[in-house]
Amino acid sequence: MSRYTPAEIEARWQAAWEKTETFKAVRDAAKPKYYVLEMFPYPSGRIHMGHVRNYTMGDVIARYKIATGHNVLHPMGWDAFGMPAENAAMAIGGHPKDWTYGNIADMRDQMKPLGLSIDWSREFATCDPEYYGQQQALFLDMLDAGLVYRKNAVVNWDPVDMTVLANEQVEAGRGWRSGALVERRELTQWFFKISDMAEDLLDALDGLENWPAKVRLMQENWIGKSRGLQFAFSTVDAPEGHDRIEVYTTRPDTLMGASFVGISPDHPLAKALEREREDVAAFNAECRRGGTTEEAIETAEKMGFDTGIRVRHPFDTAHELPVYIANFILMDYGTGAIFGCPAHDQRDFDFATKYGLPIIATYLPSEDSSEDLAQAYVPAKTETVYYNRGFAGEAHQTGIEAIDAAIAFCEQNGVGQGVTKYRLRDWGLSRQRYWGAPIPVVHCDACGVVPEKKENLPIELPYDVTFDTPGNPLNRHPTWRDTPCPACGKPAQRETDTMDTFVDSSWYFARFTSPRADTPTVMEDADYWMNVDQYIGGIEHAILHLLYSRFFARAMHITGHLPAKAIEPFDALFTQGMVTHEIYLTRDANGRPVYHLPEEVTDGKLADGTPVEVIPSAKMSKSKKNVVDPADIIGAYGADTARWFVLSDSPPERDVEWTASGAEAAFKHLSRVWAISERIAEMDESTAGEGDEDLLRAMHRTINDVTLGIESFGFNAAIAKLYAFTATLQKSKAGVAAQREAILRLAQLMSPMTPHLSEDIWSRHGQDGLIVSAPWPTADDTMLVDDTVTLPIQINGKRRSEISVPADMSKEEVEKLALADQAVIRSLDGAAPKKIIVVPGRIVNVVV
RNA sequence: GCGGGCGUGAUGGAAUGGUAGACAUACCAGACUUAAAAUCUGUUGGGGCGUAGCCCCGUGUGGGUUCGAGUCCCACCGCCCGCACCA
Repeated sequence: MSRYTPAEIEARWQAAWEKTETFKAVRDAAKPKYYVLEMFPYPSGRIHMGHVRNYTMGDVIARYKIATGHNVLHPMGWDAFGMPAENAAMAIGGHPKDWTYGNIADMRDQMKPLGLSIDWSREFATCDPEYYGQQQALFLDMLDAGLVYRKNAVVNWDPVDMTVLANEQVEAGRGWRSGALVERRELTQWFFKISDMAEDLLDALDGLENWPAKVRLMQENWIGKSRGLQFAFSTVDAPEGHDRIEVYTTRPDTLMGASFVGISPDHPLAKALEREREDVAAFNAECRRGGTTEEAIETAEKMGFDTGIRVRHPFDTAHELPVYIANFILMDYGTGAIFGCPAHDQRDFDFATKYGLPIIATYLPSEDSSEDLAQAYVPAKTETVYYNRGFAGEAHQTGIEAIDAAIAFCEQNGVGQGVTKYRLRDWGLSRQRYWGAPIPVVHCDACGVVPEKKENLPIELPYDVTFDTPGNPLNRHPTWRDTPCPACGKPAQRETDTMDTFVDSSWYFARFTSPRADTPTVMEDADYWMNVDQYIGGIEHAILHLLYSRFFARAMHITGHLPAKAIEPFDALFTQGMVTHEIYLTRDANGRPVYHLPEEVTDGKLADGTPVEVIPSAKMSKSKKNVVDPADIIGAYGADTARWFVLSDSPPERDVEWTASGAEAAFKHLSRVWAISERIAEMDESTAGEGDEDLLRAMHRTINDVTLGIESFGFNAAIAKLYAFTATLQKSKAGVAAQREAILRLAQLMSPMTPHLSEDIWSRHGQDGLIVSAPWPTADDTMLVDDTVTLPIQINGKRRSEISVPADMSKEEVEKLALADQAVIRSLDGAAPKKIIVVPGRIVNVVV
């Protein structure tokens, strides 16, 4: 008997799909469209199991949607700009462009054997001038629409390499190459006005019903809408022009507990003092050490500097508070200045304790509570507390009520006003790097900052650059910067900053609808294919990429590049987990870990018998030697096995651990299905059988369960049902007609996961056409209902017995039967039951 | 530090608030075989007793809601993701 040979089968069916252009997406008004998209990959050079899992999930959806009569768009491209290409050029020489396109070619070659239903005719890379030229056009339109502007912002500055560092290039406050202590330095940069859309981006989250609730919540918190009071303290002994300090607070009800005012080291007053006073300059310099991330700032030791300046309390001008410069106050949020209320904020409490400032409670749990606090008293805003120093509202009220009352009181008395603020900051898109889309503007001595003319696009990156010294090669290129001013024609200089790679990935989904057009999009295509019906990618993109894409879709609508319906570009979102693998390690003489490849380890030991430590479920990483190369798996077992396994072993939103035994098992299972198919194909046509009805009932049940499983992303559960049905079919003694029906439906149900094997079975049994084009099987509802059901009987909520009853038996009769059950009689011991709960078709619970 | 999530046998996991552990791995046993591999079949959460049966415990820890909680609520512990220049 012949054997399951995936290498041969898979090549054959991939050729067949290519020949018939099965996956080429063409607009067809007669069919419902379906756009499925997985987050496109960065072309690192090798695909990994995470990619296989991500694209297989999308492929299952795409193939299922094809089978259910949809016109499916399933494209693929490359997120091709970014730092790794420049790092490679620095580390191993060569050019980012060559490195990137080489990687793309390699990865495409590794992806094609997976048999994905991708329309490769739409492929593009974000580093193609055809793509980033259209992106430059979008930028100019957004500039024109007032959605782009320039302002100063801080960057990580490496004072030795004299270059800007990315956050990931700052390790423990030092530059990764130079080892120098990093400083925060201001630079003029380009920004998208995403904060203008904060309210809409927040409100529209409610409409994203098919997004995970956790992602919507994360975005809501990121946008961070708050209602508070903005007011000014008048200053005493401050430099000229600083007679007021504007502060913003979300807790105006604690105003009577204010014991200091804190300003950011980047606050205009701090900067003014810095120019005149060495001690302030030294403190501010100290504060500016370290990276720019919020994490670095918030975890740094809290430091304050008493400026000697005082402010007057707005309710009691005789009462003066000290003004501190504090390293934990962000200039980007609010006004860059706060008042500290140590009694009700742990950070302020620690600060007050450190600098000997008073701790004044404004509210307490009750009237007889002590005012001496060992730590900040921070109850939930919904809790009712006693205001011992309240000035607005009731003595007993919740924080929410007190805040509203305080804002109203302050507005009436001319102390500031209630304002709404957002945590969301504008999106800085400038990067002082080569391998990105050039920002298409020109700096002219006479005209200032001038947008490039659209007919001059794309502004292409020069190829003749070197990476032997740190910094942006565009800055030191001999001629690239020189260009006539688009306005006056006199010699001028190009902007050398390039765009953040998040810009590239914020509209690629729209470009896929008309990837070769000489405008960013074509309205007819965008209107037909948008929105993305199902978007699939990693949870790590929950905030930035998805929020930026939502902003960009709105901006593209405003500038006429997307229809109104596409301002929320992703109708449904699914966030999938990682593929992990055990790490095997031993220790060297100094106790440092030495990692070992999986193939070096058998039964927990190395070849020489040394036992290894095993770390389970670890993210795949080359340095930890726990990477499994999909090419090796496809070579050994075929793509269908790899696809089947990555879906079978864990729910798709969770991590899945790659195990050699699991892959082996997947392969065995597919071999078994293939063998069953062969056996049925060779059955004598006249063979009579028994149990046709049972087999067909199981088949319809499986059609139902697998369909629901695919539609709800329950791929692992769907696969469990397919395992079970395969076992049923294998043991079945049914006649040839029923068995043939069963194997054909099984092949169809498996086809989204194992498309090659399914095509092979389809053709082996003489079916016309390709299985990929065959309509999805439907379950016969009458075959799904059983005549009798088994009801578990609980006594006090614990299962003690069960009864078998007709499915349509009345509650009363079920109750009678339950009371006649031996276990129930025994526990009742002659007494009457307190209560009987009968849930029809589910359970009986007797309370004794 | 802040925001979000997750936690179930030896392992991955299943379970619209209704029989916890489906399905798979691993292990063990059996069939076939001279033998092994392959294949097939079966057992397996822990503990106990008077062992065809029955009882107790069990979904990170502690509490709560409910006739009934892996599932809902609160607190804690551990791990993971994000924190605006990694992609």
